[in-house]
Amino acid sequence: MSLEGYEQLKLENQLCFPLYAAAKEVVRKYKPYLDELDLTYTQYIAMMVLWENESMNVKELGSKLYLDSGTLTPLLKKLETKGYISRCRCKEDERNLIIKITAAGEALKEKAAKIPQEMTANWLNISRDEVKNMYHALYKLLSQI
Amino acid sequence: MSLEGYEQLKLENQLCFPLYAAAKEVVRKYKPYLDELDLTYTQYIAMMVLWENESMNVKELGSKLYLDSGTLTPLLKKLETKGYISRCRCKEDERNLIIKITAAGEALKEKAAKIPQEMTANWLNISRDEVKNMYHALYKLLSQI
DNA sequence: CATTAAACAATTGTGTACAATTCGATAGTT
DNA sequence: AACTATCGAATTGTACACAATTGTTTAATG
Repeated sequence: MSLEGYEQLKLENQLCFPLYAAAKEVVRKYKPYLDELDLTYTQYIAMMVLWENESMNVKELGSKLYLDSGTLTPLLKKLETKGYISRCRCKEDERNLIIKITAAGEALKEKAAKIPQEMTANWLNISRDEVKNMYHALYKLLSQI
Repeated sequence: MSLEGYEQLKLENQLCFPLYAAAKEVVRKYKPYLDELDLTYTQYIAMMVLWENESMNVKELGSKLYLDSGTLTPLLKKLETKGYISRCRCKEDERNLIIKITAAGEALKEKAAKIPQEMTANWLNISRDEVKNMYHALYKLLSQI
């Protein structure tokens, strides 16, 4: 794998590019399913975290999603407009914005539950082992960044 | 791996999320190196393709990068402003916009050549096999989309 | 030859991403 | 109590990403 000259500069010799491209294409695959829920992919993963946590602030949510307030503030306002979450300042510490799921947001969970199955059915040609290996490699990579 | 109830809906049980997050974080890792070349990551991968192809149109470039004209048109105008590429309509078929690397763009290749090595040095804790496996799995995934 | 269809880049509009800054609130220090 | 540092969210500015549309050019068809 020690490539000479400009070989390493070729797109096909870098790990980053297929990572970047595959992530985008997989997100795109989600779109038709998410359209039915009136969610974008980023809104969807935010809802996923909120379905698991009754209440959290922007910082906590951001650390789970690897996103900052610059991305989350407008996104959460949209989710609030759609009626899926509530946003209000923490009484004890006004610096914190507490995000809670609403009844409508909770109801969405049932419809969303079908998506993972429908998505995995899309790449049946990839073995369970490959998925598992990729999963672990990606988290290892993430932990080192 | 057949998860019951809402287990599949959890962030940590989906392949897509670490893929999405790792791609973003790796791109972010490139930033300090790319700043020295006055390039963003997307501009960088576009230049990589152009370093390998003397001349191509927007469609061809887009198919290599998995990007469309909506993304590429403004990006290529910026690269033109920076002086790294030239854009002009094809004489034979005015529908095509031909993109060519300039002398300044070609000169950039030498500086860019150092980046892949510097980047791979950033995750030495990931084995060559893991990188290779991930690489093949990602391309397999891409080919099925 | 005129008309229609197809190809291609550009444009428009929406929604992220993220660096950097700002602003209000709290904690820590003298 | 006054001052300072820190924290957390919001804001600002730049740059993608992509769906959908537009407009020009070429190809195809009657």
